[in-house]
Amino acid sequence: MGRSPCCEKAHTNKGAWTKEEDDRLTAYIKAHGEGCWRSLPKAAGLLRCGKSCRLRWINYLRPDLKRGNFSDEEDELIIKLHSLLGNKRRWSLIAGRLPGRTDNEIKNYWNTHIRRKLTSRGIDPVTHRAINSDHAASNITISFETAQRDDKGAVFRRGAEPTKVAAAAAAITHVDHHHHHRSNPQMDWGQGKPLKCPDLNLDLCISPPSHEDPMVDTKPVVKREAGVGVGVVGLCFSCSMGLPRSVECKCSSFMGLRTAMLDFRSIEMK
DNA sequence: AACGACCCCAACCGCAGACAC
DNA sequence: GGTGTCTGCGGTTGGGGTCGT
Repeated sequence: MGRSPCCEKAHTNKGAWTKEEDDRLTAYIKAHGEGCWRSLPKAAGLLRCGKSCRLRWINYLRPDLKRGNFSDEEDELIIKLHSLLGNKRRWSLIAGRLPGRTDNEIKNYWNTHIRRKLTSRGIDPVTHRAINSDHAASNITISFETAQRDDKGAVFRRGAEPTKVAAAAAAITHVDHHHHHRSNPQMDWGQGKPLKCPDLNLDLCISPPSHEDPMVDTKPVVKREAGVGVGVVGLCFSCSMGLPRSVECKCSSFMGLRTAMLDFRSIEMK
């Protein structure tokens, strides 16, 4: 399409940022907001391209960033989300679910830690299926059926009693309490921006098993209505990763297939 | 101490979608 | 609808740090 370069490369610095550059960028954004990245470097007196400034701010200088090691819960959440999301906006969507973490950080963490961790567990990090195991491939079943939201934003399944499902939905809050936009299905998690992904609108929830609840069946329903779908997939973590069933595993079975406990709702696809 | 191998992560690059005109 | 520009994303790279020999 013949795009012009994003900046005048001949007069820009590259490589590691200096403390002075960081200070200039931080001071400028604190005073003027993020605004137009293209014009920001010049306005801030930086010999950097706009993209570089944006990246430095988002991945390193932003005040709300959480530094330090990932917790086990964050690990597992990343793995689960990674297994559910396609390539498109994968890292940014995961980052939206992990307040204080950036897509770049999660991507790096995936490539350096989790990939190896899964491989050592005998799990293919790309397909999330057990390596050299023919049974695991059929274990993860993702199903779709329609969803509804009440006026407070709570998700419930069509045909299920809202209060019952609300109880099940309450279980997702170990993830949800971190972010602030549950009530608006159009908001991008954790970033307060409209979610514009054209072919996938995820409001994704993780829940512990709700086997006690007869209203929340975990049978693999292969039904999808136009526009909106809810996947209620009920695998425990071990099962969802294709690992052998543990003693504690209470995943239900249907026609020999285990169903997943990952409970993702309001997935819209084109 | 010196060297190479490996690891980690900040930063870059190119692409695609969104948007303005 | 077409075109150009900007932004945001995923994939990749490269340099510094760490570890093992």
